[in-house]
Amino acid sequence: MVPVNLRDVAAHARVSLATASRVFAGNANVQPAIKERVLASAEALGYVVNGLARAMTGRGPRSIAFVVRAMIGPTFASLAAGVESVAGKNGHLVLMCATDGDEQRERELIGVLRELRVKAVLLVGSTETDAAFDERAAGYARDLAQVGATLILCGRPPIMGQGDIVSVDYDQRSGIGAGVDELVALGHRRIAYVGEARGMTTAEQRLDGYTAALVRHGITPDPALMRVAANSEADGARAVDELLRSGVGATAVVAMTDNIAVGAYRAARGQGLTLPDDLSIIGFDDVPVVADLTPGLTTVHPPFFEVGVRAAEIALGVAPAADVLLQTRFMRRGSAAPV
Amino acid sequence: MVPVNLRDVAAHARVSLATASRVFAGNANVQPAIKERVLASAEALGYVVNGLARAMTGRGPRSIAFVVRAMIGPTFASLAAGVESVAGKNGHLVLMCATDGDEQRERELIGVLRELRVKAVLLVGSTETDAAFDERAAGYARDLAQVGATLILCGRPPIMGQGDIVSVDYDQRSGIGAGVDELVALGHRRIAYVGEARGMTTAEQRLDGYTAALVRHGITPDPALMRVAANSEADGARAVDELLRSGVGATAVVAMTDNIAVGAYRAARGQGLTLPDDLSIIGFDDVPVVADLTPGLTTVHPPFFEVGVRAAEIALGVAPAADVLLQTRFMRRGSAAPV
DNA sequence: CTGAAAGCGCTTACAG
DNA sequence: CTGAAAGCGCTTACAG
Repeated sequence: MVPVNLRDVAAHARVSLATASRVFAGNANVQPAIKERVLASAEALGYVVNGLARAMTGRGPRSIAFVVRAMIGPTFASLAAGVESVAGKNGHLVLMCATDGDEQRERELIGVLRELRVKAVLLVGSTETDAAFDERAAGYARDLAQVGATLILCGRPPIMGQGDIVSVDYDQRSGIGAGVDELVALGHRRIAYVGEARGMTTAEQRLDGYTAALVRHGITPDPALMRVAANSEADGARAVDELLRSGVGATAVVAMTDNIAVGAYRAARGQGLTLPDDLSIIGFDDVPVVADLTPGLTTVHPPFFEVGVRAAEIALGVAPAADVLLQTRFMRRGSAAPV
Repeated sequence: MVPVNLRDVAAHARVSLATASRVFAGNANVQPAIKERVLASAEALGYVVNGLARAMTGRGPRSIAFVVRAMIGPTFASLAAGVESVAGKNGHLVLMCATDGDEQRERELIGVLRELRVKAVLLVGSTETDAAFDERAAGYARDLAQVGATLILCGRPPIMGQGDIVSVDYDQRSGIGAGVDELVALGHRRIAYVGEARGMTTAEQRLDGYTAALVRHGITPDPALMRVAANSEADGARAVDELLRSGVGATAVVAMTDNIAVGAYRAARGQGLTLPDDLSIIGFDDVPVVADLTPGLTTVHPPFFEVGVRAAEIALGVAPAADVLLQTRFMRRGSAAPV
């Protein structure tokens, strides 16, 4: 591995550095014969353009960064695939970073991404709903703008009063609403909700979607029917177990996520209930395999891949930098039955 | 966004370019007072180190690339998370690329990654088993070596006769073997296998693991019990449906993947069978939710995250560049019963 | 500890 | 179409 540079190639081909550069930069103004000679020299010498140097001079595509809390869950893979598909098609690379929910790591990441002159950073997934986050994000956006990069929020709503930070989101509220509609249509009135406590955008949106839908149907939200559970089967099971034992008369549960819904199956069965007759359950996320539970889980399918696609298009300037709100798809299966 | 460079900062702080550079390069040899002055100037001017320029001079961490067929399935997310966790911890970034199984795209990708002077490219997942792939990989390894980069295979065995290309893999053969062992212990002899046809390493390894285990137990593999199915629920269901109707007397099926196993549940139920009494089913991959099927799927858990970790460690030179073969974990649940 | 200078590898006006 | 030269933004011996 002898490092060979353009100068070496030029010398070997007996042309100037400029001419050699032109053949690799794809500049048309080079005589075919000379071009061949340069290419041959490059081949002979084992020359590989230095993309870093090229990038430094402002040429070459800038990468786009995907920053997520954890590379896990339904959101991650599909959304990333969506981003990669358009980035790849346009000749850009995507950098994948995880913050583990660590604020300092997040800051550092934005810092190095900025130094690397990425074209955009996609901040993916649910975030804190507090003002502290909003300010942090505004700061990131400013810092990035300083080097000509954009901050794009994915899978969470726009930040109020920050019209310049674009958001590509899916309608979680109406997604949950569709689930409530279904249950109401089946005659349910005592519809419980089990999900994470407020504090993060996704938890907030889904919970709000639930209460809003209830109100829309003239049902007063009952705090006794709203249970907090972490996003896991185990905690979902725990919460639903308690809900069922509490005697509040829930005939259906809207789970914030499929994970929690699966926990609900387990808890209900643990108490000897028959599904869906004794309890209707609706999930959210439409992760693989839930269609094959017994009964198949009725849930909401979020357009994660599409969110990734749209965000990447905005990142690359292929699409206008305007907020996007995509629709979810209601997946009717067997877990919601007439009351 | 006025581009400001180190020279501007140096001028503003009234020090030489060299001194300014030293404070950002983390060089200790700068008087605290001067250092402060430079930092203050940088702040005032809104200076952001150009990581591209730094990278070009050979400083700065080189990224590591993750190249996969599709950003999907059980392998992808966990493995990527493993890679990212060690890369992040060591200050390296990870580039995420998908080939979509397109050979030309794969080549191009290796090409740009090479130009970008990545430290290593992790070729992730099952690959063709033919000589053409082996040669292609050898070519990639050579091309990458030319710029000081390494090719690392992840989730597939080492290439015969290419001792210099490291592989980080998990033992798929013994993983499937554990499933067969379990079934034999439960009294099964007519054990079917449903999975992809030969041609890709994973299909090959799992199928071989099945026949090897059978032989080990003194059971002669019966071609009538070996069915081809694509890696999907739908095709798994189709294949198992045919298997069952064929009257070959299978009492158990070892599925190449959980996807196929889930299809097997569907097919068996479609024929009125009771699980697991009428048919034992064992999967592979241990994807989410399968534990909550009825009955819970007995399957094999591959250490994808760990594969990612080990590969990244080798990529970064934290671990020696030697082949790694990780063990799987057998997950005994309810889908395999005595015959 | 600090600076002047050369260098990293490429690109791009500017003149022919 | 081709070349000499300046430049991109940083780093690092080499002398103080």
